[in-house]
Amino acid sequence: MDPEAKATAAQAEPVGKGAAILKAAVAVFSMHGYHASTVADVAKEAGVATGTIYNYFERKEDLLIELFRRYLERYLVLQNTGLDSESPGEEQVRGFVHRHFEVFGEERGVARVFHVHWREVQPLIREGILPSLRTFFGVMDRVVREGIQAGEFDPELNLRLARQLISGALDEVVISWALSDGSRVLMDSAEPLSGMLCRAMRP
Amino acid sequence: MDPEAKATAAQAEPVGKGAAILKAAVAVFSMHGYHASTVADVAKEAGVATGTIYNYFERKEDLLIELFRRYLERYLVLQNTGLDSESPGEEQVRGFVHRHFEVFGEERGVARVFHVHWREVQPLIREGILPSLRTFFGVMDRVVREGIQAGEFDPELNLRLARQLISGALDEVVISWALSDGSRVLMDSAEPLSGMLCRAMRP
Amino acid sequence: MDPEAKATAAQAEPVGKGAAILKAAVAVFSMHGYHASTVADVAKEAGVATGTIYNYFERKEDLLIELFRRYLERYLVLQNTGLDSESPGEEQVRGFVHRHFEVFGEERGVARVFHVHWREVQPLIREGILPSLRTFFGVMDRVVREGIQAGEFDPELNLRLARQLISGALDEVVISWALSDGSRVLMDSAEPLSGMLCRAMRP
Amino acid sequence: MDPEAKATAAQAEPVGKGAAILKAAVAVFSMHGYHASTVADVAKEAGVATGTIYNYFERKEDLLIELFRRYLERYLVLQNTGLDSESPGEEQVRGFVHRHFEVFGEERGVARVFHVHWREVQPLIREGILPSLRTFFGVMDRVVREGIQAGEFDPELNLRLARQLISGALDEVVISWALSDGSRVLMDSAEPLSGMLCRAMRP
DNA sequence: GATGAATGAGCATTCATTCAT
DNA sequence: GATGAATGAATGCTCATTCAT
Repeated sequence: MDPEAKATAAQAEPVGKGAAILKAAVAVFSMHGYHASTVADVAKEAGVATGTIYNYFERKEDLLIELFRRYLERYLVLQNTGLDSESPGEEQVRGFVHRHFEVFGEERGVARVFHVHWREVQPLIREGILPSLRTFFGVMDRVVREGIQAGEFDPELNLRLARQLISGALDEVVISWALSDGSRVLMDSAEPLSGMLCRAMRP
Repeated sequence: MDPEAKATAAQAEPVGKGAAILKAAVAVFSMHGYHASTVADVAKEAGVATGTIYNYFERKEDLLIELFRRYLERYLVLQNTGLDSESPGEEQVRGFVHRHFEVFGEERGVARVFHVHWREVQPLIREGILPSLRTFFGVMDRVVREGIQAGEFDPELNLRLARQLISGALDEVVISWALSDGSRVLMDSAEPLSGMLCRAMRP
Repeated sequence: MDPEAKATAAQAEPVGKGAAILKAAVAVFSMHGYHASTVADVAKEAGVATGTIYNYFERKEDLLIELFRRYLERYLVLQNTGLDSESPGEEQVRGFVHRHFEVFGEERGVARVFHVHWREVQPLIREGILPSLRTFFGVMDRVVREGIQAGEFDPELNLRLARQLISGALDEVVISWALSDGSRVLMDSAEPLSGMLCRAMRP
Repeated sequence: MDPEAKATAAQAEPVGKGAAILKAAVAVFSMHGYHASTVADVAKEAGVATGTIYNYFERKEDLLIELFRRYLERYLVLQNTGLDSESPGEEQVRGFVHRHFEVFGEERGVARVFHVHWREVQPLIREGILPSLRTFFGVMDRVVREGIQAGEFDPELNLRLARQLISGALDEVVISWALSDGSRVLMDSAEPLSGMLCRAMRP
């Protein structure tokens, strides 16, 4: 990461206390999981009093929901910006996978929380994260759709299924890495995985 | 259903009260998720007293763990038996995917519980289901390994990654179906998905 | 109290654990008031665990509501039975006041809780005790109404106002006694108060 | 309202911020009751910050206590001034009841707060409002006492009991009105109630 | 084995009060 | 004086687990 990027990152760093609390929530949830974590744990990790949490978030669930919202928002901007400058089809797939691993690879905590909890079924949580998930999966739809339109991928491809292939594979690779001891490097899988995905979708 | 099938079903049906409790656990967990379900809920669903649960399972966690163990055991027998009679490579892949969707497709409840909770991070649960998961993923390793050995799949294939591609894709397709309204038919995805997976792994 | 009364009292004593908890609630609420009392206080007084309270009452509020319901039910039976055997007008008034003081006079705790909390405005509580209160005030309506019909009380009397005179006076006398040190004897006020009430309502 | 009255009202209006806060407290407490109201609610209603409340009142309880003190002080002045110019006995009773209903009738909020909370048993509150209550009941004592001395009321009258008759009746009439939908006019009860009270105390 | 009442540790959440700005 | 974010003790309620019957 060059100095410029560093500066950018510094600027992008959480500024408010709300962001600091979310950061603490990531640390705590990634360690014990959402359900085994208490609000008091998050508060302690954040270095604030329990009650302070509730000045920033209405309910414990909102910690998780907001966490999804903010991180996926950044993810989306990054991905869409990248995709805009890439030609549809294989180039986009490789770029997409690369950025995916880049994003989640640099924050194992976030990766763990996200990949463990995006299947949460408790209504309040599910409904809260659903909008985030929809746009998240939407980017992958874009990759497949534009690849087909550009004639790079099989026009007979089932759009939904192809998207599920991509998201499922990425999901599995990331969570396997996130739950492992971390000795592996996530990015190492980018090239071979991209290759398989492209071959799977070629005409 | 003809009488014979009935008899077969009856034989396959859970026999003991422990099995009946697990069945109830599936029903309850699949509805509200493990964490939002109480032992009392399961007992009521099973038509027994709360205390009875503890004559068959030591802890609430064991309901989930045992449920994984028993269902995946049946799954493994089914898959391995099938794979034994299929030629490595594409035929095995198609058979494997078909059986996978067959098994999970006929019991949405089990599918929901399994696919939502196999990522559980609470130590007690995680350690409890890990053996089941390992053998579960092991079958997929077998499919890839034997396919490569038979020369049907790219010998350069990263074994782990190929397995993750398969399991991730299946995982995603099944959970998407299990969490949806259920109007889709899971099996419809078998053929096209098998095709993509095979293409991804071909030399 | 003669043996017979003792036996009756024994039979009337709370039998279930629910009744025992209510008894404890009376003791605690009468000491500190409902709002300053905790469910744990009641549990400790009742000699049970906190959770046990919730096997018998859904919410803390229900302790108060149920307490009103049960005691006023007994009160009503007593009053109505008495009134049935008395001639309308002054005799009923004297009997009514006498029984009122008798009931509340023998249980200062109940008197305190009732007279302090019947004005509670929290919606859940208010709505919960309202049915009890309505029938409670209904008995007084009966006394006035029948007295007027029998020609013993002024036919021009405003029914509501006359009832309010009675209930207000009794209310005040009882709470003043209940909140005092208890050296006074409630029943001593029965005769003079009845006299004033009757004079107030005479034609 | 003529200009003069306006001026008088203006003079009587709360001047400082402390008075404004009390006014807000009345609004809030009368709506949800003291216990269900938060200091933040009062602050919001008063249009000040939470902390500001504590520049004027030491504790939440003091809001209630001070509210009692100030309103009853005005009440006392009004009543005593009135009584001074009336002849003891029936005239004073009628004047007293009239002014009582006038005072509480023009501010339902105050009426609600006062009549719901004067029985508060929490030590801090109880002790805080007791002085106010004593002088409040003292005026009624005066009415009875002077009426007896003037020979208008039964010399055999139990002073305390007669006072309780009056205060209880007024209390009941006012709270019934204050907790009702407010379609009734409090003053309508003044004449008939005075009549009953006087008859009750006549020799 | 079956029952379900009893237990009490545990937790999310509230809110009176403080205090740095 | 005014502000309102921060505090953390307090509490209603839940629920896994036990155990006397």
